[in-house]
Parts: sequence; C-alpha cells; structure tokens
Amino acid sequence: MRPTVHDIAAKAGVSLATVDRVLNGRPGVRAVTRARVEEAIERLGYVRDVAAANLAKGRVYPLVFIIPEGENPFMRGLEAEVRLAATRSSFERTRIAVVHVPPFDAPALAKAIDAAIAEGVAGIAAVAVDAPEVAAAIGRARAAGIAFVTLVSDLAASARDHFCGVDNLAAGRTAGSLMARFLGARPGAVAVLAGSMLVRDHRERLEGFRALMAEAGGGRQVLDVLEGQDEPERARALVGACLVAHPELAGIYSLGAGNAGLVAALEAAGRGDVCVIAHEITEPTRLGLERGVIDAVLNQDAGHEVRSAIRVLRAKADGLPVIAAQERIRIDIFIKENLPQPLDETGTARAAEA
Amino acid sequence: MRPTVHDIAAKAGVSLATVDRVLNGRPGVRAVTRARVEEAIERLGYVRDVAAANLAKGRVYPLVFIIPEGENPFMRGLEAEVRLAATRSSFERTRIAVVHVPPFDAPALAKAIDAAIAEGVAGIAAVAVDAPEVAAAIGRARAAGIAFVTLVSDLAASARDHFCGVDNLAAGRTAGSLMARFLGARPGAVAVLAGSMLVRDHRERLEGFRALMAEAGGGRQVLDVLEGQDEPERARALVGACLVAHPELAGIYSLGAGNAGLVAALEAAGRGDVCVIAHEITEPTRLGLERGVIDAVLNQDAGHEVRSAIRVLRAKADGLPVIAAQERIRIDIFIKENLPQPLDETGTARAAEA
DNA sequence: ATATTTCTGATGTACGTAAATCAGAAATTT
DNA sequence: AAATTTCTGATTTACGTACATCAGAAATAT
Repeated sequence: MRPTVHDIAAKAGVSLATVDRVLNGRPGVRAVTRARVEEAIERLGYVRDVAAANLAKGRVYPLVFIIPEGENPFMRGLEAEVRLAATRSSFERTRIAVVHVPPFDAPALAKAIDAAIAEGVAGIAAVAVDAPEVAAAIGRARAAGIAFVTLVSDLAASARDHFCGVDNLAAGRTAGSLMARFLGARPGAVAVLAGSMLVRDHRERLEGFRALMAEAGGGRQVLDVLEGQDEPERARALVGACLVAHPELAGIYSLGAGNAGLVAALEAAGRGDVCVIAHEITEPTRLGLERGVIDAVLNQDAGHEVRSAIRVLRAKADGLPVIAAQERIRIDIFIKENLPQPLDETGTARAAEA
Repeated sequence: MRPTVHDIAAKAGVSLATVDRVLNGRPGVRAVTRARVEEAIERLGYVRDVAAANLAKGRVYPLVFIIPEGENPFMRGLEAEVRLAATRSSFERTRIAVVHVPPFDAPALAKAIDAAIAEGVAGIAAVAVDAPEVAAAIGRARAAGIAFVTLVSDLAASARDHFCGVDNLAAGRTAGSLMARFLGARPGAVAVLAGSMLVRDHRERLEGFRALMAEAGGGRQVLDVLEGQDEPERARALVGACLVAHPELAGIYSLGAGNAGLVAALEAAGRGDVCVIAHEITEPTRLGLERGVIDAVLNQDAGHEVRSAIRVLRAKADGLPVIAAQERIRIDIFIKENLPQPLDETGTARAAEA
C-alpha cells in the first residue's frame, strides 16, 4: 500500500501534527525536524492522496466561464463542454458557472468580469476581446487575487495567468501549407473569409496563412479579406459575390465561423472544385467535409481547452505552478477520411483525456 | 453544497443504513421504501462522491500492461505513457505494472497473459499479436473474471472486452487520401513500407490505403509491400533498393515503424521530392517532418489510448458499462506546420509564451 | 395469538487527510 | 534561575461514503 501521513510520522519519529505542518507549510517546526520529516517523505515516496485531502478540506472553487452568446456553433460547443465538465468536476470540488456576453463587445465583457470579481469567485475564464477596457478588468481581477485565463482568443497586453487555446499563427500556417499542397500547380487566386479583424485569433491566423503562402512561392494571389462577422448569411453573400468576381478562384480559407453560409454559396455556384479549408468541427463543417465541399478542417478541441482552463484555474487558485507543456492545445487536422463520428444524443461522447 | 447521503435519509425519512442499502443494491429494503429513497435521490440530484467512496472502500485495482520490448519508439512512448499514468492513477486506487514481451511473438505473449492471470490481477491490457494461442489466453483471462483490452493492435477473434486503438482501416484511407491529394497529377508509382503482415493493424492500414488509391482513380500503381519488421536497418535497405529499382517513384506510405531507416535511405538517395506519409510522432518522424523528408504523419495519441485502457479496465472490473463513443481514439494528422513542440526533460515546454 | 421471517434504525468503525486545541518540552531571553 | 517564546506531541473532530453489527419494528406465516 501507499505510505500515509502516519507512516511518515512513525519513520521520522514525530507526531502527526508535525507532519501536517511540514506538508502544508505551516509554521511551528524547527528546521532540523522539518528536514527529518522531509527526508522521511522522500524515502517513503509519499504522495498526498488528493482525494482524501480535498475531502478533508471540503473546499470548493467557484469558477466562472464567460462565453459569447449567439449562434456561433463553436461557442455553443464550447459551452456544452463547460457544462459537461461542470458535472464531472463537482467530484473535484469545483463549482462552475457560465455567463453569456454579446460577441465582440468589450464593454460588456469588462462588466461581466467585474461582476464575477464582486461575487468573489476563485477563477475566471473568458473568450477575450482585444481591447484596453478588457485588459483593465483582467488587471482588477488579478489584483483581487482571482485567477484568470483567456480562452480560445488571447489578449496579450493583459495580466491573464494563462492562455488556453491554440497557436493561431501556426494554425494559419498549417492552413496555408495544406492549401498550397492541395492546389499544387493549379492556377488561380485564394480568398480569405474571416469573422472580424478585431479579434486577435483571426488576425493571427490570417498573418500565418499569408506568410506561408508567400514562402510557398508560385506567386499565388491572396485576395483581400472578406469579413463575415461570423454570421452565415453575410458569409454566404460575400462568398457568392467573390465567386462571381473571381471565376478563376482556386481556394478559400475560412478562418472564422459562418461556414454554413460558405458551404451554401459554394454549392449554389456549383463550385465543388474550389479547395476549401475551414476551422472547427461543427455541424456545417462536418457536413461540408462529408459532401466534399470542404477539403480540410483545422480544429481545436473545445473539451481539451475547457478542461485545461479548469486545471490551470485551480492550480493558480492554489498557488501551484502550471506545467505549460501539459496544457498546450493541439491543432487537429481533419479530412473526410479521419473525421470522427459525431457525438451521440446524450452529448456525453468525447474522448476524455483525463 | 452537493447533497449527501444524510440529506437523502432526512428527505426520505429513513435511516442512513437504508439509504446505503438502496445505493449499493444490498438486500433488506421493502419496495415501497426503496422507491421513496430513490425518489429522494432523484429530487435532490444526489451524485455519489466517488472520491469519498473509493476512500471508504480502500479498494485497489491491480492492472498489467503487456508491451513489446525492443527499440520501436512508438512502443517506448506508449510505455512512458503507461508509467506516467501509473503515478497519476495511484490517486484513483489503481496499481499498474508493465510487462515486456518480444515483439511479434505469440507464444511469449500468451505466456505473459497466463502469468498475469496467475497473479490475480483485475485487468490486462496488451498489444495483441494476431494468433490463436493469444486468443486462447485471452479466453482464459476472461474466464477467470479478468478484464482484458487490446491496445494499438486488435485481435478480433477473441473474447477481449474492448479495443483501445484507432480504426486502422480509416487510418489507411486517410493516408491514401493525403497521398492522392499531395501527388495531384504527378505521375509515378507508390511504395508501401510495413512492419509485418502478421499484425492486424498493419494489414488493415494497407487495405484502407489500397482501397482509397483505387477509388481516387488515375490508375496510380501501388507496388508490392516492403516488410521491414519495424527495424530501421532493414527498412533502409528495402527503401534504398526500391528507389533504385523505381527511379520514377512518386510516394512512399510507411505504415509501421523503422522510419529512421526510411528517412536515411531517402536522404542518401537525395530524393526529397518523394511524397512520404508515415505513422506515429516519434523522434525519427518528427525529424523527418522538420527536414521536409516526410510530408505528413498520422498519429494515434498513446496517452489517450493508455488512459482509455485504464478507464475501460476499471469499468469492466467493476461490472460497469463502457460508453464506446467516449473511448474512440482519433487519427491525428500532423504536417510540419502543426507539429507540437517536443517536451524537454522536465516536462515543461521549450517555447511556451503566448 | 404466537412464532417467525423480513425489514429498518441506530450506532460505530474505517479510509487518509486537514485543521484545531491544549499541554508540555525545548530553546531562548531576561 | 526564572520567565518567556518557540516548537512539538497528543488528541479530537470533520469530510462523505462503505460496511458491519445488533436490536427492535413491522410484516407474514403458523
């Protein structure tokens, strides 16, 4: 069996209370005694039983996730993952609340952050909007001793503890690389459909994509960005017009949401030959892949991001270090052939990595 | 706070003992009373605190992982993941042992399984070799009430409870699809490098690859399989000879291990133009991607597989159902641009700013 | 109505840790 | 040497559940 605090006490020849003081960094232990206890811990290979410890302290960590409202299917999936994690994590003495804010609305986000601070939560996770007032609110949270992570989209000039999301520059480069390889020698320009240049993740993806297309050579033209506000209808209109204006168009990189409109426009124009690369496995992109309208989808696993955010928030709330490598979110590539089956109706399905 | 057994007892107007009987399916409760208790459980939304429950029962699950020995870097990575999970899972009252067997050696594997049975473990995970004596040993394990999962490579005609690995047919198809797209209209045959046609996962990958290449049209020739036994030196020799015999070779699909040899042969021949698709992110494939010798790597996340195997074994040992969709392992695609950075020896990231 | 079986309540211990209290020992200061 | 401070030990309660025991109540059979 694993050694317990009792074993340490016996081995070090001290009482349980002293072991407890050493283990929990409480004062009242002479340096010599502390060293003896620590040696016993080392020699016995003692590891704290977190379950028992949590049980004993009966502490709960109230966390808040601030997520954009609206129809964006990725955000809705993200929220579903938060709620799923919330039920699971009640075992881990974490209480999770979800708060909605309008998308791309910095003042509303700042207000939501301040509300969470007032509630006295232990940690906040938020999909950041890149604006000074948001950075200021994050500063206030941190000043109040509240852990803060940005989710999906970062905000560099802020005091956030950690960013839970993918390297969007690398994501853009990946999209560019796939586009270049899939198109090969085929001539024609490439269009880019984005949500808004006001969010950092979209800007970074575009930057990475453009950089790689330039490096790839061949002088392929990348057209001006179409900003669809992540809304399917706008995306449909923009892409439809673009297909008319550029009949020779060879590829489209959709780096935001609104992909239902993108697929609709392509199908309406009968342009299944256009090479399309999009982001995030959602209902529209899944259908697009299956029907061959979309060629590849880059994905960030929302479940991973949420669970990582929870781990980081709890660690920060406890003042523990975070192992960055463990929290890195991968950029998944999906094509028709390796597309995982959709979740079942219970919504519980997901390859849990915990 | 979450409701506890005490709350249920109060709500249902019964004693703690009765609640316990209902919760744990013990006899001695009238149907009427049981219904009352169950209603209270329902109404209060009671969920058993697994941590406290495990603590109380103090049960441990001894599990054994049987893994091929040798230099195969994927297997070594798999073993590392098992050991990592072992340290973490001691919290979950699981004790994990690792046993080595020679690769592709059915009698040795059967013997290892029988040894584990004799030890009275609660569950066994093994990288299967597709042979009748192995299936028989699995049958004996199951007959002894021991949970059994196959890991990475399956063995269909056996009594194993579950297979923890990817859909290798789909993996082969994915490789085929990428190969076809990357090559485009470029002429030339495609070679296949495998470990051994005696293991099921390699056979299935080949089948999927061939099927998709046929469907893709263009009449591209797929050469006879080169069997490298997952050994780098053999692979190097086979590929080197193949490059001489087929100067027009356009692509190579490496569906097993020994990729260090593959990369060496390609570099020696100066054939960076050959489109190469390999399996598993390991040191050689990572280097191959970074240097541009390998174009894409399909990966199965060994960590996911191991954790899934542990979850399944524990569930089976407890007689609980497994949600198959939750345990599905994805086929990851990596190219140079979305390759995750390797971890350094401390487990922390090399470049983790963001 | 009595005997018997079946159900239920009350109570206690255990799991491994956290945290508090209080008494006593050791070290330090006066 | 006495007074004080600082350290340490012993002990207890608590967390939420599992599990065992025993007595008593209720239901059923005789």
